[in-house]
Amino acid sequence: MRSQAPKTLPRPARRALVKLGADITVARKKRRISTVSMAERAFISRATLYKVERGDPTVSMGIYATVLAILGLAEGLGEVADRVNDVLGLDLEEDRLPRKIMPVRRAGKRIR
Amino acid sequence: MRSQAPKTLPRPARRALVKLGADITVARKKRRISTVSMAERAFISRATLYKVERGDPTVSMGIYATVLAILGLAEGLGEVADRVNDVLGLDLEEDRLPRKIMPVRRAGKRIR
DNA sequence: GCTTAATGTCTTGTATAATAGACAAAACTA
DNA sequence: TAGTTTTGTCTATTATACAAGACATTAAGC
Repeated sequence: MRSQAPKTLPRPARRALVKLGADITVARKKRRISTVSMAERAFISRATLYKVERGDPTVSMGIYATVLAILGLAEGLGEVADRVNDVLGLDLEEDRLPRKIMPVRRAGKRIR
Repeated sequence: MRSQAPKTLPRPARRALVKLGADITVARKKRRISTVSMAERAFISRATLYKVERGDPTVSMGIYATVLAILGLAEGLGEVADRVNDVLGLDLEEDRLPRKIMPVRRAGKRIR
C-alpha cells in the first residue's frame, strides 16, 4: 500500500476492514487461541497480527488470508466478488464478456 | 508478505484468493472499466492491479479493499468472518468471551 | 495480595511491495 | 486489411511492510 495520492481508503473499504479485523479477534477468542499462538501458526509477528485485528490496510492480503484459513474462514474470501453476489454492472453472459474493453463509439460518452 | 518460513499459503487461502481475483476481473469487465481506468481510480499501477486480478497474496489488503469498493463490493469483505458465518469454535456469548486467553490448567492440555 | 500470561504499543533495520516506463501481443473497430 | 486500444509481462528504483525485540499495562489464577 504505497498510495501516494490519498491515505484515505474509500469509506466502505475502511468500514469493512475494521469490521473484518474485529470479527477475526472474536473468532480467535472463540477458539481459545492466543495472539502468540496465532502469530506462530501464521508465521507472522505479533505486531502484524495486531494490525490485522485492527483492520490495517497496509498488511498484505496473504497474511489476512492465512489468518482466516487458520480460523477455517478462508472460503468466505472467495465469495466476496462472486457472480452470485454481484448484482451490479451489466448483466452479460460471462461467455459474452468482452475480453478487451473498448470505449463505446457512436453513443458518445467514452469510458475512460 | 515477507513470510520467511513457507512461501506456501494454506491451500484454502490460495484457492479463495485466486477465485477472488478472477471474480474481480469479471466484475470489472461487466462494468466496462478498463484496467487503466481501474488502476487510476484506485491510485495504483496497472501492474499491481494485474496482480490483484491474479489473486497475488503479496498485494496489500488496502488495495484489494479499494478495488472492491470501486466495484461496489467492499461490503462483502466485512462479512467474511462475521459471527453469523462463524459456526466453528466455542459457542460463547460474545460478552462472556475471555479478554485474555489463559491456558487451561487442571484439565491438562495446554493450549499453545 | 503476588505471579504469570496475554495484550497494547513503541522503535529500528532490512527485505520487498509498488511504481514508472517500456515493449510486444492480443483483440477490437472500421 | 490497417489502426487503435487493451492487456500481459518485463526491469530498475524507491517507499515501506514486516520482523525482532523491548517495555508497560491489563487481567487471570493462586
